Amino acid sequence: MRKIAESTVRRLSLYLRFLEEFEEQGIETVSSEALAARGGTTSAQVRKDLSFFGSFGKRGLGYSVQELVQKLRGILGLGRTYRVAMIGAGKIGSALVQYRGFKQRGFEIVAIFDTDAAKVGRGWNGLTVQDARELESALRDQRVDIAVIVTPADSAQNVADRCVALGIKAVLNFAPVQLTVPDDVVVKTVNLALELETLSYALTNR
Amino acid sequence: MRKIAESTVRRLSLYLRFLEEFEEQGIETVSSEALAARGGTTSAQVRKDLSFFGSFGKRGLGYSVQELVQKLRGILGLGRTYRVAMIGAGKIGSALVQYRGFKQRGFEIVAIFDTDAAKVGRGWNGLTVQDARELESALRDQRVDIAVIVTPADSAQNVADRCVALGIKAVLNFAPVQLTVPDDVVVKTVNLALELETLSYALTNR
DNA sequence: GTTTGTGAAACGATTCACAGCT
DNA sequence: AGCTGTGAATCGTTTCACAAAC
Repeated sequence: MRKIAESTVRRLSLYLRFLEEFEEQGIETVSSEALAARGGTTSAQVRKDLSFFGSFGKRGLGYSVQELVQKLRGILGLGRTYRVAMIGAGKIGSALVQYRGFKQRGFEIVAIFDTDAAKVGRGWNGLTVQDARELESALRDQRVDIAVIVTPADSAQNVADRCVALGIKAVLNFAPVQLTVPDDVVVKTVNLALELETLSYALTNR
Repeated sequence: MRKIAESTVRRLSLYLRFLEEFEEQGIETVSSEALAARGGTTSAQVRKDLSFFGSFGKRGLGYSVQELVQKLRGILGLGRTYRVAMIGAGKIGSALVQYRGFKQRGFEIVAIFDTDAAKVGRGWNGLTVQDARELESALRDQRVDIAVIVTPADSAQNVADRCVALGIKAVLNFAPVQLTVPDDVVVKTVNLALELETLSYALTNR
Protein backbone atom coordinates (compact mmCIF):
# COMPACT_ATOMS: atom_id res chain seq x y z
CA MET A 1 0.00 0.00 0.00
CA ARG A 2 1.10 3.53 -0.79
CA LYS A 3 2.63 5.34 2.13
CA ILE A 4 0.10 7.41 4.05
CA ALA A 5 1.18 10.39 6.10
CA GLU A 6 0.81 10.06 9.85
CA SER A 7 -1.17 13.30 9.90
CA THR A 8 -3.69 11.67 7.58
CA VAL A 9 -4.06 8.63 9.83
CA ARG A 10 -4.59 10.86 12.85
CA ARG A 11 -7.31 12.78 11.07
CA LEU A 12 -9.01 9.55 10.04
CA SER A 13 -9.08 8.61 13.72
CA LEU A 14 -10.72 11.92 14.51
CA TYR A 15 -13.25 11.55 11.72
CA LEU A 16 -14.17 8.15 13.08
CA ARG A 17 -14.83 9.60 16.52
CA PHE A 18 -17.07 12.31 15.06
CA LEU A 19 -18.89 9.87 12.84
CA GLU A 20 -19.62 7.70 15.85
CA GLU A 21 -21.14 10.74 17.53
CA PHE A 22 -23.25 11.41 14.44
CA GLU A 23 -24.32 7.77 14.41
CA GLU A 24 -25.49 7.99 18.02
CA GLN A 25 -27.48 11.08 17.13
CA GLY A 26 -29.19 9.12 14.39
CA ILE A 27 -27.67 11.15 11.56
CA GLU A 28 -27.50 8.98 8.45
CA THR A 29 -25.64 11.08 5.94
CA VAL A 30 -22.82 13.55 6.28
CA SER A 31 -21.01 15.81 3.82
CA SER A 32 -17.27 16.37 3.79
CA GLU A 33 -18.13 19.95 4.72
CA ALA A 34 -19.99 18.87 7.88
CA LEU A 35 -17.24 16.48 8.95
CA ALA A 36 -14.64 19.15 8.36
CA ALA A 37 -16.55 21.67 10.45
CA ARG A 38 -16.69 19.22 13.35
CA GLY A 39 -13.01 18.43 13.08
CA GLY A 40 -11.54 21.85 12.49
CA THR A 41 -10.28 21.13 9.01
CA THR A 42 -11.45 21.71 5.43
CA SER A 43 -13.79 19.71 3.24
CA ALA A 44 -11.06 19.27 0.64
CA GLN A 45 -8.82 17.79 3.30
CA VAL A 46 -11.49 15.32 4.35
CA ARG A 47 -12.09 14.22 0.77
CA LYS A 48 -8.38 13.93 0.03
CA ASP A 49 -7.77 11.89 3.19
CA LEU A 50 -10.53 9.46 2.31
CA SER A 51 -9.54 9.29 -1.36
CA PHE A 52 -6.28 7.53 -0.47
CA PHE A 53 -8.36 4.52 0.53
CA GLY A 54 -11.20 4.53 -1.97
CA SER A 55 -14.30 6.48 -2.83
CA PHE A 56 -16.90 6.08 -0.18
CA GLY A 57 -19.26 8.94 -0.92
CA LYS A 58 -22.08 9.66 -3.30
CA ARG A 59 -21.80 12.82 -5.38
CA GLY A 60 -24.53 15.27 -4.62
CA LEU A 61 -25.32 13.43 -1.40
CA GLY A 62 -22.35 12.93 0.85
CA TYR A 63 -21.27 9.91 2.88
CA SER A 64 -23.37 7.29 4.63
CA VAL A 65 -22.38 7.66 8.28
CA GLN A 66 -22.78 3.97 9.00
CA GLU A 67 -20.83 2.88 5.97
CA LEU A 68 -18.02 5.35 6.55
CA VAL A 69 -17.71 4.27 10.19
CA GLN A 70 -17.24 0.72 9.04
CA LYS A 71 -14.75 1.63 6.34
CA LEU A 72 -12.69 3.71 8.75
CA ARG A 73 -12.69 0.96 11.38
CA GLY A 74 -11.38 -1.36 8.72
CA ILE A 75 -8.73 1.05 7.50
CA LEU A 76 -7.51 1.77 11.03
CA GLY A 77 -7.43 -1.91 11.90
CA LEU A 78 -10.05 -1.63 14.62
CA GLY A 79 -12.03 -4.67 13.56
CA ARG A 80 -10.07 -6.91 15.89
CA THR A 81 -8.73 -7.14 19.45
CA TYR A 82 -5.16 -6.26 20.32
CA ARG A 83 -3.41 -8.06 23.13
CA VAL A 84 -1.36 -5.58 25.13
CA ALA A 85 1.42 -6.20 27.65
CA MET A 86 2.20 -3.39 30.01
CA ILE A 87 5.68 -3.06 31.44
CA GLY A 88 5.67 -0.85 34.50
CA ALA A 89 2.81 -0.98 37.02
CA GLY A 90 2.63 2.71 37.80
CA LYS A 91 0.13 5.51 37.62
CA ILE A 92 0.19 6.05 33.87
CA GLY A 93 -0.56 2.40 33.30
CA SER A 94 -3.49 2.58 35.72
CA ALA A 95 -4.79 5.65 34.00
CA LEU A 96 -4.60 3.90 30.65
CA VAL A 97 -6.52 0.89 31.88
CA GLN A 98 -9.22 2.97 33.46
CA TYR A 99 -9.64 4.91 30.27
CA ARG A 100 -12.79 3.43 28.77
CA GLY A 101 -11.71 3.96 25.19
CA PHE A 102 -8.92 1.51 25.73
CA LYS A 103 -10.94 -1.64 26.12
CA GLN A 104 -13.79 -0.23 24.06
CA ARG A 105 -11.61 -0.05 20.98
CA GLY A 106 -10.37 -3.57 21.40
CA PHE A 107 -7.14 -3.04 23.32
CA GLU A 108 -6.99 -5.70 26.00
CA ILE A 109 -4.26 -5.84 28.62
CA VAL A 110 -3.19 -9.43 29.08
CA ALA A 111 -0.13 -9.02 31.28
CA ILE A 112 1.49 -6.48 33.55
CA PHE A 113 5.10 -6.41 34.74
CA ASP A 114 7.22 -4.50 37.19
CA THR A 115 10.66 -4.84 38.75
CA ASP A 116 9.56 -3.54 42.14
CA ALA A 117 9.39 -6.51 44.53
CA ALA A 118 6.71 -4.68 46.52
CA LYS A 119 4.43 -4.67 43.47
CA VAL A 120 5.13 -8.15 42.10
CA GLY A 121 2.36 -10.55 43.07
CA ARG A 122 -0.11 -7.79 43.81
CA GLY A 123 -3.42 -7.58 42.01
CA TRP A 124 -3.71 -4.84 39.45
CA ASN A 125 -6.94 -4.20 37.58
CA GLY A 126 -7.78 -7.87 37.52
CA LEU A 127 -4.28 -9.03 36.67
CA THR A 128 -1.37 -10.09 38.85
CA VAL A 129 1.79 -8.04 38.54
CA GLN A 130 4.57 -10.28 37.29
CA ASP A 131 8.29 -9.88 37.77
CA ALA A 132 9.76 -8.01 34.82
CA ARG A 133 12.75 -10.36 34.84
CA GLU A 134 10.33 -13.07 33.75
CA LEU A 135 9.07 -11.16 30.74
CA GLU A 136 10.44 -13.77 28.33
CA SER A 137 9.07 -16.86 30.02
CA ALA A 138 5.70 -15.20 30.65
CA LEU A 139 5.22 -13.99 27.10
CA ARG A 140 6.85 -16.79 25.16
CA ASP A 141 3.65 -18.77 24.76
CA GLN A 142 1.27 -15.89 24.50
CA ARG A 143 0.49 -13.66 21.58
CA VAL A 144 1.15 -10.03 22.41
CA ASP A 145 0.49 -7.39 19.76
CA ILE A 146 1.50 -4.24 21.56
CA ALA A 147 3.89 -3.49 24.41
CA VAL A 148 3.22 -0.40 26.47
CA ILE A 149 6.44 0.79 28.08
CA VAL A 150 5.89 2.77 31.25
CA THR A 151 9.24 2.23 32.92
CA PRO A 152 11.80 4.81 34.03
CA ALA A 153 13.85 6.27 31.22
CA ASP A 154 16.97 4.25 31.92
CA SER A 155 15.38 0.83 31.54
CA ALA A 156 13.11 1.62 28.59
CA GLN A 157 15.56 0.69 25.84
CA ASN A 158 16.39 -2.62 27.51
CA VAL A 159 12.70 -3.46 27.83
CA ALA A 160 12.12 -2.46 24.22
CA ASP A 161 14.95 -4.71 23.02
CA ARG A 162 13.50 -7.64 24.89
CA CYS A 163 10.02 -7.01 23.49
CA VAL A 164 11.46 -6.91 20.00
CA ALA A 165 13.29 -10.17 20.65
CA LEU A 166 9.95 -11.67 21.67
CA GLY A 167 8.57 -10.71 18.28
CA ILE A 168 6.39 -7.80 19.35
CA LYS A 169 5.93 -5.42 16.44
CA ALA A 170 4.35 -2.36 18.09
CA VAL A 171 5.39 -0.31 21.09
CA LEU A 172 3.68 2.57 22.84
CA ASN A 173 6.37 4.31 24.85
CA PHE A 174 5.78 6.73 27.72
CA ALA A 175 9.38 6.83 28.90
CA PRO A 176 11.05 10.11 28.01
CA VAL A 177 13.64 8.58 25.70
CA GLN A 178 14.02 7.90 22.01
CA LEU A 179 13.85 4.16 21.48
CA THR A 180 15.85 2.45 18.78
CA VAL A 181 14.13 -0.51 17.15
CA PRO A 182 14.36 -2.42 13.85
CA ASP A 183 12.49 -1.05 10.82
CA ASP A 184 9.69 -3.59 11.04
CA VAL A 185 8.74 -2.50 14.55
CA VAL A 186 6.63 0.60 15.03
CA VAL A 187 7.10 2.83 18.04
CA LYS A 188 4.90 5.69 19.19
CA THR A 189 6.41 7.77 21.93
CA VAL A 190 4.28 10.00 24.10
CA ASN A 191 6.64 12.46 25.71
CA LEU A 192 4.92 14.67 28.24
CA ALA A 193 7.95 16.87 28.72
CA LEU A 194 7.82 17.70 25.02
CA GLU A 195 4.18 18.72 25.21
CA LEU A 196 4.87 20.96 28.17
CA GLU A 197 7.78 22.60 26.43
CA THR A 198 5.68 23.25 23.36
CA LEU A 199 3.30 25.14 25.66
CA SER A 200 6.12 26.96 27.37
CA TYR A 201 7.50 27.99 23.98
CA ALA A 202 4.10 29.24 22.88
CA LEU A 203 3.63 31.19 26.10
CA THR A 204 7.03 32.79 25.73
CA ASN A 205 6.90 33.76 22.09
CA ARG A 206 3.85 35.89 21.62
CA MET B 1 8.80 36.70 15.69
CA ARG B 2 8.58 34.67 12.52
CA LYS B 3 6.33 31.66 12.80
CA ILE B 4 8.22 28.55 13.76
CA ALA B 5 6.86 25.11 12.89
CA GLU B 6 5.75 22.96 15.77
CA SER B 7 7.98 20.17 14.49
CA THR B 8 10.95 22.51 14.88
CA VAL B 9 10.03 23.36 18.47
CA ARG B 10 9.68 19.69 19.33
CA ARG B 11 13.09 18.95 17.91
CA LEU B 12 14.62 21.82 19.88
CA SER B 13 13.17 20.21 23.02
CA LEU B 14 14.81 16.96 22.08
CA TYR B 15 18.14 18.61 21.34
CA LEU B 16 18.01 20.22 24.76
CA ARG B 17 17.51 16.87 26.42
CA PHE B 18 20.47 15.37 24.56
CA LEU B 19 22.64 18.38 25.28
CA GLU B 20 21.90 18.04 28.97
CA GLU B 21 23.07 14.44 28.77
CA PHE B 22 26.23 15.54 27.03
CA GLU B 23 26.75 18.19 29.69
CA GLU B 24 26.49 15.59 32.45
CA GLN B 25 29.06 13.51 30.65
CA GLY B 26 31.38 16.47 30.64
CA ILE B 27 31.34 16.90 26.87
CA GLU B 28 32.07 20.52 26.05
CA THR B 29 31.58 20.76 22.34
CA VAL B 30 29.19 19.08 19.96
CA SER B 31 28.75 19.15 16.20
CA SER B 32 25.41 19.30 14.43
CA GLU B 33 26.32 15.86 13.13
CA ALA B 34 26.69 14.42 16.64
CA LEU B 35 23.46 15.99 17.84
CA ALA B 36 21.66 14.69 14.80
CA ALA B 37 22.96 11.16 15.33
CA ARG B 38 21.67 11.19 18.91
CA GLY B 39 18.29 12.52 17.85
CA GLY B 40 17.63 10.50 14.75
CA THR B 41 17.70 13.42 12.36
CA THR B 42 20.20 15.04 10.01
CA SER B 43 22.89 17.61 10.65
CA ALA B 44 21.32 19.97 8.14
CA GLN B 45 18.06 19.76 10.04
CA VAL B 46 19.77 20.61 13.30
CA ARG B 47 21.53 23.61 11.79
CA LYS B 48 18.38 24.84 10.07
CA ASP B 49 16.35 24.50 13.29
CA LEU B 50 18.89 26.51 15.24
CA SER B 51 19.35 29.08 12.49
CA PHE B 52 15.77 30.35 12.99
CA PHE B 53 16.91 31.73 16.33
CA GLY B 54 20.46 32.85 15.69
CA SER B 55 23.89 31.44 15.03
CA PHE B 56 25.22 29.70 18.07
CA GLY B 57 28.04 27.62 16.63
CA LYS B 58 31.64 28.11 15.62
CA ARG B 59 32.57 27.03 12.12
CA GLY B 60 35.07 24.24 12.10
CA LEU B 61 34.37 23.56 15.74
CA GLY B 62 30.72 22.99 16.49
CA TYR B 63 28.58 24.22 19.37
CA SER B 64 29.50 24.82 22.98
CA VAL B 65 27.25 22.40 24.87
CA GLN B 66 26.86 24.71 27.83
CA GLU B 67 26.08 27.73 25.72
CA LEU B 68 23.61 25.90 23.53
CA VAL B 69 21.81 24.49 26.56
CA GLN B 70 21.33 28.00 27.85
CA LYS B 71 20.21 29.35 24.50
CA LEU B 72 17.68 26.56 24.06
CA ARG B 73 16.32 27.01 27.57
CA GLY B 74 15.81 30.64 26.75
CA ILE B 75 14.16 29.94 23.39
CA LEU B 76 11.82 27.36 24.90
CA GLY B 77 10.93 29.66 27.78
CA LEU B 78 12.34 27.35 30.43
CA GLY B 79 14.14 30.07 32.34
CA ARG B 80 11.18 30.61 34.63
CA THR B 81 8.59 28.73 36.68
CA TYR B 82 5.11 28.02 35.41
CA ARG B 83 2.22 27.86 37.84
CA VAL B 84 -0.04 24.99 36.88
CA ALA B 85 -3.62 24.28 37.95
CA MET B 86 -4.83 20.75 37.50
CA ILE B 87 -8.50 20.08 36.99
CA GLY B 88 -9.32 16.46 37.71
CA ALA B 89 -7.62 14.58 40.55
CA GLY B 90 -7.25 11.24 38.84
CA LYS B 91 -4.50 8.89 37.85
CA ILE B 92 -3.10 10.84 34.92
CA GLY B 93 -2.71 13.87 37.12
CA SER B 94 -0.89 11.81 39.74
CA ALA B 95 1.37 10.37 37.10
CA LEU B 96 2.20 13.84 35.85
CA VAL B 97 3.09 15.10 39.30
CA GLN B 98 5.26 12.12 40.06
CA TYR B 99 7.08 12.59 36.82
CA ARG B 100 10.34 14.21 37.88
CA GLY B 101 10.73 16.22 34.73
CA PHE B 102 7.62 18.14 35.59
CA LYS B 103 8.91 20.01 38.61
CA GLN B 104 12.48 19.84 37.36
CA ARG B 105 11.64 21.93 34.33
CA GLY B 106 9.88 24.56 36.37
CA PHE B 107 6.26 23.39 36.18
CA GLU B 108 4.78 23.76 39.63
CA ILE B 109 1.30 22.59 40.50
CA VAL B 110 -0.36 25.21 42.68
CA ALA B 111 -3.94 23.94 42.79
CA ILE B 112 -5.91 20.78 42.15
CA PHE B 113 -9.65 20.48 41.57
CA ASP B 114 -12.24 17.75 41.26
CA THR B 115 -16.02 17.53 41.28
CA ASP B 116 -16.08 14.24 43.16
CA ALA B 117 -17.19 14.98 46.74
CA ALA B 118 -15.22 11.96 47.93
CA LYS B 119 -12.01 13.55 46.67
CA VAL B 120 -12.62 17.16 47.68
CA GLY B 121 -10.77 18.01 50.88
CA ARG B 122 -8.39 15.10 50.55
CA GLY B 123 -4.66 15.60 50.41
CA TRP B 124 -3.05 15.09 47.04
CA ASN B 125 0.69 15.35 46.55
CA GLY B 126 0.96 18.05 49.14
CA LEU B 127 -2.11 19.96 48.02
CA THR B 128 -5.72 19.81 49.10
CA VAL B 129 -8.23 18.87 46.42
CA GLN B 130 -10.65 21.75 45.95
CA ASP B 131 -14.19 21.65 44.66
CA ALA B 132 -14.18 22.30 40.92
CA ARG B 133 -17.25 24.49 41.33
CA GLU B 134 -15.01 26.92 43.18
CA LEU B 135 -12.49 27.18 40.37
CA GLU B 136 -13.21 30.86 39.86
CA SER B 137 -13.01 31.97 43.47
CA ALA B 138 -9.92 29.86 44.10
CA LEU B 139 -8.00 31.11 41.10
CA ARG B 140 -9.17 34.69 40.92
CA ASP B 141 -6.34 36.02 43.07
CA GLN B 142 -3.68 33.64 41.97
CA ARG B 143 -1.57 33.67 38.87
CA VAL B 144 -1.97 30.45 36.90
CA ASP B 145 -0.02 30.03 33.68
CA ILE B 146 -1.17 26.63 32.54
CA ALA B 147 -4.33 24.59 33.12
CA VAL B 148 -4.05 20.83 32.82
CA ILE B 149 -7.43 19.36 32.00
CA VAL B 150 -7.82 15.76 33.11
CA THR B 151 -11.59 15.59 33.34
CA PRO B 152 -14.01 13.28 31.55
CA ALA B 153 -14.64 14.22 27.93
CA ASP B 154 -18.05 15.75 28.54
CA SER B 155 -16.91 18.38 31.02
CA ALA B 156 -13.62 19.31 29.35
CA GLN B 157 -15.00 22.11 27.15
CA ASN B 158 -16.83 23.69 30.07
CA VAL B 159 -13.68 23.63 32.18
CA ALA B 160 -11.68 25.07 29.30
CA ASP B 161 -14.14 27.92 28.86
CA ARG B 162 -13.92 28.78 32.52
CA CYS B 163 -10.12 28.70 32.45
CA VAL B 164 -10.13 31.02 29.47
CA ALA B 165 -12.49 33.36 31.30
CA LEU B 166 -10.01 33.40 34.17
CA GLY B 167 -7.36 34.62 31.75
CA ILE B 168 -5.36 31.41 31.45
CA LYS B 169 -3.52 31.35 28.12
CA ALA B 170 -2.27 27.77 27.92
CA VAL B 171 -4.05 24.45 28.30
CA LEU B 172 -2.73 20.92 28.31
CA ASN B 173 -5.70 18.68 27.58
CA PHE B 174 -5.88 14.95 28.24
CA ALA B 175 -9.61 14.62 27.65
CA PRO B 176 -10.37 12.90 24.34
CA VAL B 177 -12.12 15.90 22.78
CA GLN B 178 -11.20 18.79 20.54
CA LEU B 179 -11.36 21.94 22.60
CA THR B 180 -12.43 25.25 21.12
CA VAL B 181 -10.65 28.31 22.52
CA PRO B 182 -9.89 31.86 21.37
CA ASP B 183 -6.87 32.46 19.14
CA ASP B 184 -4.73 33.87 21.90
CA VAL B 185 -5.00 30.71 23.97
CA VAL B 186 -2.82 27.75 23.13
CA VAL B 187 -4.07 24.21 23.59
CA LYS B 188 -2.07 21.00 23.39
CA THR B 189 -4.20 17.89 23.39
CA VAL B 190 -2.74 14.52 24.25
CA ASN B 191 -5.16 11.95 22.92
CA LEU B 192 -4.18 8.42 23.87
CA ALA B 193 -6.87 6.87 21.70
CA LEU B 194 -5.26 8.55 18.70
CA GLU B 195 -1.85 7.16 19.53
CA LEU B 196 -3.26 3.67 19.89
CA GLU B 197 -5.06 3.91 16.59
CA THR B 198 -1.91 5.06 14.87
CA LEU B 199 -0.31 1.85 16.13
CA SER B 200 -3.26 -0.24 15.10
CA TYR B 201 -3.12 1.29 11.62
CA ALA B 202 0.58 0.58 11.37
CA LEU B 203 0.09 -3.02 12.50
CA THR B 204 -2.66 -3.55 9.98
CA ASN B 205 -1.07 -2.01 6.92
CA ARG B 206 2.19 -3.77 6.36
C1' DG C 1 40.68 20.36 7.24
C1' DT C 2 36.43 20.82 9.71
C1' DT C 3 31.94 22.43 10.53
C1' DT C 4 28.63 26.17 10.41
C1' DG C 5 24.94 28.99 8.24
C1' DT C 6 22.02 29.51 4.46
C1' DG C 7 20.18 30.20 -0.25
C1' DA C 8 18.38 26.97 -3.70
C1' DA C 9 16.36 22.53 -4.97
C1' DA C 10 13.56 18.72 -3.81
C1' DC C 11 10.03 16.84 -1.52
C1' DG C 12 5.63 16.44 0.83
C1' DA C 13 1.19 18.12 2.39
C1' DT C 14 -2.65 21.15 1.86
C1' DT C 15 -5.73 23.93 -0.77
C1' DC C 16 -7.95 25.16 -5.08
C1' DA C 17 -11.02 24.53 -8.54
C1' DC C 18 -13.71 22.01 -11.50
C1' DA C 19 -15.25 17.94 -14.27
C1' DG C 20 -18.26 14.24 -13.41
C1' DC C 21 -21.78 11.73 -11.04
C1' DT C 22 -26.28 11.50 -8.54
C1' DA D 1 -28.47 21.77 -8.03
C1' DG D 2 -25.32 19.56 -4.79
C1' DC D 3 -21.35 17.25 -3.46
C1' DT D 4 -17.61 14.04 -4.48
C1' DG D 5 -13.09 12.80 -6.32
C1' DT D 6 -8.93 14.42 -8.09
C1' DG D 7 -5.36 16.66 -11.02
C1' DA D 8 -2.96 21.10 -10.66
C1' DA D 9 -1.35 24.91 -7.97
C1' DT D 10 0.26 26.49 -3.69
C1' DC D 11 2.37 26.38 0.47
C1' DG D 12 5.53 24.64 3.98
C1' DT D 13 9.33 21.62 5.40
C1' DT D 14 13.41 19.06 4.65
C1' DT D 15 17.55 18.11 2.19
C1' DC D 16 21.39 19.57 -0.66
C1' DA D 17 25.47 21.78 -1.47
C1' DC D 18 28.76 25.19 -0.88
C1' DA D 19 30.85 29.69 0.48
C1' DA D 20 32.48 31.60 4.71
C1' DA D 21 34.63 31.16 9.25
C1' DC D 22 37.69 29.05 12.27
